[in-house]
Amino acid sequence: MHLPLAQREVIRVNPTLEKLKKQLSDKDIHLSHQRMKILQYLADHPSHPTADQIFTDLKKSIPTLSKTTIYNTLRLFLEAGLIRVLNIDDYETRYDTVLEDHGHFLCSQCGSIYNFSIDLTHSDIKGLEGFDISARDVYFSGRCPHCLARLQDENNVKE
Amino acid sequence: MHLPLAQREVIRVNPTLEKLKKQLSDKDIHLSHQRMKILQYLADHPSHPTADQIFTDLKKSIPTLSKTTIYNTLRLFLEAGLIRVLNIDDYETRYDTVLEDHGHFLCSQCGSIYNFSIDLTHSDIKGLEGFDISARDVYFSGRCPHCLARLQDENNVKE
DNA sequence: GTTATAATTGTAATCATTACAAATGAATAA
DNA sequence: TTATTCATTTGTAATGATTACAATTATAAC
Ligand SMILES: [Mn+2]
Ligand SMILES: [Mn+2]
Ligand SMILES: [Zn+2]
Ligand SMILES: [Zn+2]
Repeated sequence: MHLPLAQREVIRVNPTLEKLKKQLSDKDIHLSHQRMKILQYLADHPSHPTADQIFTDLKKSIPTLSKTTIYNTLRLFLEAGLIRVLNIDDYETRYDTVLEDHGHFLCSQCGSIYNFSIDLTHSDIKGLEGFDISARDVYFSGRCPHCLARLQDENNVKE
Repeated sequence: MHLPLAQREVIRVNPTLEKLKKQLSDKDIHLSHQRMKILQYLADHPSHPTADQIFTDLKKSIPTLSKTTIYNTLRLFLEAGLIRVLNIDDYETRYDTVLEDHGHFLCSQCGSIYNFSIDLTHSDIKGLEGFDISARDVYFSGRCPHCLARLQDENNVKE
C-alpha cells in the first residue's frame, strides 16, 4: 500500500518527542537544528546513550556538529527537567528520557543496561526522617539472562 | 583512673579493623605499613571518604606516601571483597567498609552522604526475571534536615 | 538592511584515575 | 652475611570524560 509522504511521516512520529518538544516551547527554549536532532535521538534511543554515542551517531548527518554542543544541550535539557542522568558505571554518564521512577540493571559481562520496575513507596526505609528526598536512583548489577545462557553454552562445549 | 598503657590500647581497638585484618591474612595478603594505615583509616572513617581524602590525611603521618598506593590498595581491598564503592556523585568515587545492604543519601546542598536502611527483599520488582543480581545500590538525593533548618532560618531572618 | 542576542564551534584546560618503569623493601637461599 | 628473587611503593606521564572560554555563525529585534 502506498501512502502520501505526509501521511507516512505522521505514522512514524514519536509521541515522546512531541511531548518533549512541547515542554521546551512551554519553557521558551528555542529549538535549533542541533537541539532538535539531539532531542530526537534521545527520544528514539531509550537505551541510555552516552554523550559520545549521541555525538558519533549525529555527526554522520551533521558533519559540523561539536561535542561541546552535545554537552551544552544535554545540560540544558537536564536543567529543564526533560531528561535524567545515570551514574551506573564508573566511566561515562548516561542519559534517559524516561522520568518515571524505575530501576537500572547493568550487566557486568556485556555492559548492557536494562530498565526494571520497582516500587519504593512500600519498602520500609529507616534513617531518612526529616529528609527532603527529590531523587531516587536504584542501580543493580550482575549478569543478564543473555550472558548467563552464553556462559552456560561455553561450559557445555568444554565438557 | 590510670590504666596500664597496654590495657588502654586494647580499649580503643576497632572491632571492624580487627575483622578486616583477619580477612586479609586469610587471603594471604601481606599487611604492609601503608596498607595497614589505609585499612585503619577506612575502619575509622565510615563517612565514605574519597581517595584524595584518604591520601591527604594519611600523608601527614606518612610523608612519602604516594597517591598511586592509595588507588592500588583500594583496588586490592575491593577485589578482596573488603570494601565497596559508591558512585553517588559525578565527581569522585567513595569507599565504604560497611558491606551490609544499605542505601545512601546525598545532600545536594552540603554534599554530605548519609546511610539509611532499606529492605529491598519485600519491594516488588518486575523485569528482572532470569537475571543474576550480585549488587544492589540505592542512591537518594535531596536536602538533609540540617540544611533544611538552615534554609528555614535564613528565610526567617530576611522577613 | 543593521544591530543585538543566542547558539554553535574548536581548542585548551581540568581533574580523577590508570599505566608504567624505577626505586625500595621483604623474604629466601647459599 | 650476602646475593637473589619477588612484592610493594613511588613518581611521572598518559588517558579520557567533561568543562571553560573565546571566536564564529545563526537568529531575532528593530
Ligand atoms: Mn531507564
Ligand atoms: Mn555507607
Ligand atoms: Zn549481559
Ligand atoms: Zn545538607
